[in-house]
Amino acid sequence: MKARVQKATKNLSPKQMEKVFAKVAEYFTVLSDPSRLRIMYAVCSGEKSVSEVVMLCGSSQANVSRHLMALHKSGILLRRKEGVTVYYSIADNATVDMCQSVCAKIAESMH
Amino acid sequence: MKARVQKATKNLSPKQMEKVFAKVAEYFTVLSDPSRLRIMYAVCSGEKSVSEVVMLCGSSQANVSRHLMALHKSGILLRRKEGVTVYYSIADNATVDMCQSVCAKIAESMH
DNA sequence: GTTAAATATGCTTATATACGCATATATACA
DNA sequence: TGTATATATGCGTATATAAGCATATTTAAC
Repeated sequence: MKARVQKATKNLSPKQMEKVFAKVAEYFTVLSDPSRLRIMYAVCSGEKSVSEVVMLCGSSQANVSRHLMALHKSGILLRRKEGVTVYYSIADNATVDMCQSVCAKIAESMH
Repeated sequence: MKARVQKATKNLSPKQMEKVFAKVAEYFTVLSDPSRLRIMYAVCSGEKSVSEVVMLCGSSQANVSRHLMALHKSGILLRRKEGVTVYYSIADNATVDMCQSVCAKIAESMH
């Protein structure tokens, strides 16, 4: 597992590394907002419609819609339309696991 | 391990969760910049002085100093002063492992 | 076709922050 | 004390983006 991680970036040129860093930075940017983390927390317990997330998170419909879209465009959430309702769900368990680990570490450090 | 992660956030009040989300967002914010990721990549192979990182990364001394300081203040890097030289090193292997996993995933998806 | 409900988006404002530039601070050494 | 080296920081500018508000778009039901 760790070897596989090393391998993936080991033989990249500096230019390719720059692209990777740019992409990774974008990825972390998506996760660097409390509202989006709250939304992730709502969705990670199961597929939710936009309005369900609005009710669970308490921000405006416009905001939630935009954040869900951002999470979808970055590949973190799946998007499924059924009639007039749009459902979002976790596309990538690795991201959820990562967020939970970070949350746990920080929650522990707050005691 | 997973159970421990669940446990850490399971019984938090909404208010406490908000604090956790805010902290986690800050943490990801630190990692959401290509320059800082480049710096992390330089430092993760071993302790480096500011000027060494400047040479390795090619940005200005002022910028590197500021980014290193930001990484230190967030707890990701250690800081050690020896005479007029300041050395930074990894404080938190979990963060490096996480960054490497994300880098690997993204590098693979770029093929 | 009209209306209503769910979602998305254009626009503005406020805030954060990355960078460049100059300069301040700290330490070692002559 | 004066000088050189390493690092940090104040300041201005440019850019990104979160949120509020209004409105557009999409779909279903009448």
